[in-house]
Amino acid sequence: MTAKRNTPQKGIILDTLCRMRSHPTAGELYEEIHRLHPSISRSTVYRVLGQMEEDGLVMRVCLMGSDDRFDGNVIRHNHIRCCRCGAVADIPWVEVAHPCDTAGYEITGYTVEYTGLCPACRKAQAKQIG
Amino acid sequence: MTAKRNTPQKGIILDTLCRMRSHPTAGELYEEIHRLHPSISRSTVYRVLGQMEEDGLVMRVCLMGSDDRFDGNVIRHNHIRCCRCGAVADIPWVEVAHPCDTAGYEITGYTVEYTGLCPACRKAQAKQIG
DNA sequence: CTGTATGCAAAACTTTTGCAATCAA
DNA sequence: TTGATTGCAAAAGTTTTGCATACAG
Repeated sequence: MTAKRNTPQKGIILDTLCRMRSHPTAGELYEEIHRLHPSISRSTVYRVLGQMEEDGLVMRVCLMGSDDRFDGNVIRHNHIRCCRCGAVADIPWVEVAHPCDTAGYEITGYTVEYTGLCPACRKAQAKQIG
Repeated sequence: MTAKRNTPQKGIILDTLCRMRSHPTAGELYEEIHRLHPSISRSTVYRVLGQMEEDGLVMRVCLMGSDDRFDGNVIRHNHIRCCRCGAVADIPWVEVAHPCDTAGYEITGYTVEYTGLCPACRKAQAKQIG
């Protein structure tokens, strides 16, 4: 049965993640939490994130070229990652057709990972060129 | 200018990766290479993979719940990952519409990550149920 | 010859685990 | 009370780095 318990740590971890819009890695989230709550340990952050992922409270996001990131927004959506600075933003869900050849797999889901230039980097690039 | 040099190690690493269709992690690729060429070091495998990724000779594939994987197939394509056994297969590219709201980003590309059941796991599951 | 590339060993990280103490229910 | 949860420290695993040597061009 293993009833789950509510602890202050869990509340702080989820709150902090939801407040951060940057899709932090576990380590980044720990750093942020540690600033305000130095007593919360790294292992608790990792353990609680794993639990919350299982429970569907948070989403693990794996984008190229970085450790796993976490997202407190579990409503179906996609991500776009700035190829210049690495920032990650949420963008709306888009319906995608299934490919004709699925290599024998039965498709159950998908996500789209967009890459692009974030607003800041667009400006920076425009300035550099122009 | 830093001219790049051709070495036997580079040849072996690329050959082995292309021959493996399993989208191995750097560690898995090293194990396979090490079996036939025990003298090639782990650091060379990591270094060469990084270089080849920069040169566009191989692709780094990041799918949820595993270390980065490498793919010797650099022709534009998508991946599907079995949610039961973790196997990864190539599937054809699919055109995707851009979302209306791009969070201010300028979209330059995208990939679709499908999840599903591989042929073997479909059979296994059918047997389990039926 | 020159300086890139390699192998080795150590370092740097990230994530996981064992365990005694703590505390939510 | 009692067993899930925590913090600590150590372990495990992956990737990077410093450096002397080897070798491609």
